[in-house]
Amino acid sequence: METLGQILKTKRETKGLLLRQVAAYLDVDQAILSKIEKGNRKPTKDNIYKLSEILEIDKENLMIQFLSEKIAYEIAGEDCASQALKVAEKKVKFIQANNK
Amino acid sequence: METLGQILKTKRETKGLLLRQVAAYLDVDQAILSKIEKGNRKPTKDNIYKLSEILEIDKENLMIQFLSEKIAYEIAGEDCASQALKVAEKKVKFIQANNK
DNA sequence: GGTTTGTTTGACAATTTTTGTCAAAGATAA
DNA sequence: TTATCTTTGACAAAAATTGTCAAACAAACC
Repeated sequence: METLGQILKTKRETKGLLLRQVAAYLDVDQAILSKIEKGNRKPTKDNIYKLSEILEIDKENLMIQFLSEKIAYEIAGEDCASQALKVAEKKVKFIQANNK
Repeated sequence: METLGQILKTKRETKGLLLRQVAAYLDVDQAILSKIEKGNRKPTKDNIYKLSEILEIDKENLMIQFLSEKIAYEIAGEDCASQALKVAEKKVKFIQANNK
């Protein structure tokens, strides 16, 4: 299964961009972007937006990758991780239904 | 939909326990427990374990409530929240399958 | 070989977030 | 009122996140 970092790195190399070029666009040190691609740092939401722009990746898809990886990382160690996610879906739907 | 805090408060009152009694068992200030019950503070994992003991609530169920609420709170504002949760489920299963 | 360019890593500082403490205010029952 | 319990807000301590920098590493080239 492809990680967010792998997606970003592959896309960057396909477009022939250097770390420092993309990092400058994100307004972060290239060390941070390298770590994001290697999975050693979590990107911020702003990073994701700008990455979707410069790498021309669909913004919503990238956001889904970002959020799902963050969540999976948080709870992967729990025995009840899958059940918690199912309940979380119900709660999210409940919250969204009450916000209309 | 019942919140974690509501579950805890109802159960504590049913058992006739005071905030300071439960808080002492958790080894936290009663102010913190009050805020947890009101939903103004997130409990720690240790809090959850001890709460399940002293309030005699099934530990796994309480952990599911805790995790799902934490996740739902984190991403409820996102348009793609539900989709992210579905992808997160796949990732969790993938991670768990590769840890055997 | 050495030089250049790009990437990765680790130590550290700055910042933000989380967690705990305390005292005072509010609520309720006697 | 008085006593007890709960809630709140200001603040401090601790932990996690985020950024900066320099050096190490890797690959391509002379």
